[in-house]
Amino acid sequence: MYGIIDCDNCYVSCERVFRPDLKDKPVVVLSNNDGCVVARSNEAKRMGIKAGTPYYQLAELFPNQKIAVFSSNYELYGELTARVMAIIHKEAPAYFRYSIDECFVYLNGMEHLDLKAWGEELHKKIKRSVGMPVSIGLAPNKTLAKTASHFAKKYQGYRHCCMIDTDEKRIKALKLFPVEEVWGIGRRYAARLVNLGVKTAYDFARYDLAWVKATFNNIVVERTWRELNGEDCVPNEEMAKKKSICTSRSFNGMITDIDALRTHVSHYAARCAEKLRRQGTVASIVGVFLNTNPFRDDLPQYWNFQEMRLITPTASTITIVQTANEVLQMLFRQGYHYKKAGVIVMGVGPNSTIQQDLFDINAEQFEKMRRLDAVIDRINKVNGSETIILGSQQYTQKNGKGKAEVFANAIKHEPKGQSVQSGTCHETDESLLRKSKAQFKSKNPTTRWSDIVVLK
DNA sequence: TCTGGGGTCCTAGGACCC
DNA sequence: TCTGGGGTCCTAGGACCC
Repeated sequence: MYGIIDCDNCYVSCERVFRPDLKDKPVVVLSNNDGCVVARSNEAKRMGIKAGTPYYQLAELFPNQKIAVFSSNYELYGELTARVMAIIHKEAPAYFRYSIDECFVYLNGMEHLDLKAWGEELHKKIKRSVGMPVSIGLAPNKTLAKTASHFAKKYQGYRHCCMIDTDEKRIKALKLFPVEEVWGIGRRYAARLVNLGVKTAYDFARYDLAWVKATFNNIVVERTWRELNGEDCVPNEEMAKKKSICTSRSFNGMITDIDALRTHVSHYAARCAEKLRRQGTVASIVGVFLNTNPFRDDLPQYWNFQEMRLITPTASTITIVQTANEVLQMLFRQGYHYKKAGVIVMGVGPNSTIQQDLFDINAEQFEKMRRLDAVIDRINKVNGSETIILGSQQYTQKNGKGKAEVFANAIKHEPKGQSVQSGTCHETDESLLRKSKAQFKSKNPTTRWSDIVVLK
């Protein structure tokens, strides 16, 4: 048997842990830069707020409605979900964290327990210790476990845990389950299935395998079909190291100037290097992409991606930042208003077996770089991220004025968001300083002494 | 003014090897 | 008339997940 444990409306539930007054009220959490809605409470879903709704449309679409709005606070969500995972790990040692808010558990060897009761108890334990509501699905394979968790969320009667352990329950569940909700069936496949008259998961499962093969010619769809019919065939992924790592952001405002872009790209590259080191890996390819705002029909559009191979794979911040900036230089075209950039590192492998290049003139630097990164990581861990950064991650004016000067200038500029006038674009000081918009961000009572909740 | 940020797997086709 | 039979690696594109 498998279990899937899934935090209910994860980000909203995290916010509610320290805002119990928002229980039963509509709550949403926004993406980076307060762009669009990424998490909704059940009340917000019932109101008809769709995932992905741009924040600026919220007031127009839902006038005169009280909705609690939060900017995303990943520090808080990371910490609270880590606590949830720690409890799960204690109760079910064989587990696989599938995403920030959900976790598969392998229940082999636990068949002697009443698993339904075990799940209900686990829910209570997590709710009591962390304040996070979770739903639990139990079934003989992962697709059916996901199906079960859907019912655990939907029906109070299941007490947050639903188990599909007989054929009778399986068929009953599949008949009630729309095919587009099935794990592994996305928008495209769902549209094709609905066109063929397949409405529920049961309709799909009832076709024979030959039909599935002929219609989709796709191993993934075939596996989903098999699992709906009770087989266990979606491979168990172990806690694998990531094979590619990407850091990207939309800017707060638009950027025309390569120097301003460089601060952002340098920062994303530095984050990628950190992520590589954290999982004990190095990368051999550094890629950068750049694009304008696709929603601005009135402005010329540009999108591009390029990559560069490193002679020797590395996780060194300095090397990866330098490489990313070389790629940026190749990508950059004058005259566009850029909205987003990102850095991707690929060709990721273990840092224990790095193939060095005989002719790499930087070879003797490697050990120095490695030690430097280790020191910086340690300082940033103890004193907070970005305590130490590279100079290129910080905007500096070319005329030699120091960083204090730029900050002083930044404060003098008013109003904050300059608008685009007649084809020119003025970068806001926020974008120069890599400030993202986060108007509604909550505090971090679990990770910062200054934010600890004091009861009066 | 304002529209997210990450990942994975599979397949087909081309280039190359012997 | 007739032109082999294996392989691997890489890339782009399309699908999916959260």
